[in-house]
Amino acid sequence: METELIKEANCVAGTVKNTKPYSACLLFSANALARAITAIGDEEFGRFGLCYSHAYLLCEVVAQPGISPSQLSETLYLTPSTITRLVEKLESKRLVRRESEGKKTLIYPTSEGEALQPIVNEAWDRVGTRYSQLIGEKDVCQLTQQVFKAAQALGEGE
Amino acid sequence: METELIKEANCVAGTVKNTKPYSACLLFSANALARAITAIGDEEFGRFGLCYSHAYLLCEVVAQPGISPSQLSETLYLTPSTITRLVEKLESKRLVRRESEGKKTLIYPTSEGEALQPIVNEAWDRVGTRYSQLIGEKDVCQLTQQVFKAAQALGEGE
DNA sequence: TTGATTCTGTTGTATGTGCAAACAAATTTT
DNA sequence: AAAATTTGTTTGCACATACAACAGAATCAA
Repeated sequence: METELIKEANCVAGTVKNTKPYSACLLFSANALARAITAIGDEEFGRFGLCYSHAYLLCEVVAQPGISPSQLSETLYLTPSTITRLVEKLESKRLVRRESEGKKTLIYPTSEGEALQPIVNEAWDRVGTRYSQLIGEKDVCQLTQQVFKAAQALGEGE
Repeated sequence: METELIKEANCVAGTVKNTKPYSACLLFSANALARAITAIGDEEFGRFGLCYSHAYLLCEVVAQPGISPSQLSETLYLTPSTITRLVEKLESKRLVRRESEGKKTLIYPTSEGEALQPIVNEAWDRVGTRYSQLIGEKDVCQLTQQVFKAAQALGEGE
């Protein structure tokens, strides 16, 4: 349809007026996708009291005991202050512990944290399965790759 | 590289162990993208004290005076309660006003709100230009379309 | 050695968002 | 007509996230 094409054209130019171009704006679409998929993630990880970013952080700490907040910040694409808050939460659940060494902080998993990891991985499976089914398995990998590439490009460009 | 391919394979299966598969997980990538692009949006819209969702909402109200929260909720893919909060904020800035009619609520732009619209559109342009340049103009439209399609699929599948 | 700068991590504060519950109005059922 | 249900909107609360400011440690300069 021609009107569709016009909307698409506007998506880059951005001179959308009354044409409801939200779906053609990446700022809008990316946030909508993030909310929708986070809902799935939080539902699965929420079964054992975590949200998706806690789960990621825990996995990373288990994989690399003694990792620093700044490393986590880079890996997870999250602000240092956010990392502090997430670690605090995981600490209050006795899943990780912090050790201060000079100005550095080392984060280690507790035995409970390590024990939880397989369960986290199962939830991860379920999340992946669910969104793959809904989106279509064929498209997911490509989409993920492109989305990540875009996120990286935006992150570096600032 | 073979290791890369293995990671990709894991992205669907989700059985990632210590292979740092964050970039291969849509839950992770989508959120990273959303944060990065929202940072751009909020920077531009923040010049006049709005965040990106306020800007969207304002545009929609200007385009359709008397629109209801539930309609906005559907259009913007946001929860009714979130709409209420956004409208409250815009009301406190005297950009929209609410009228109660039975159980329904009608939202109208104020003259200030209408006057702001061109400025909002300019900011919109700048946002689009900025992320298009960083991501690559060619890829943006396709990416946006796919991201939106995925968001829709997830939204309906619940 | 001492002073300045830089790096790392943590807080105070603010904000967008959602869930669950409440509430009010409208509609349907009996 | 009265009761029950459904619909539209708003609140109470919680939470992830970020920015700005700060504090402590390390490094560098004089």
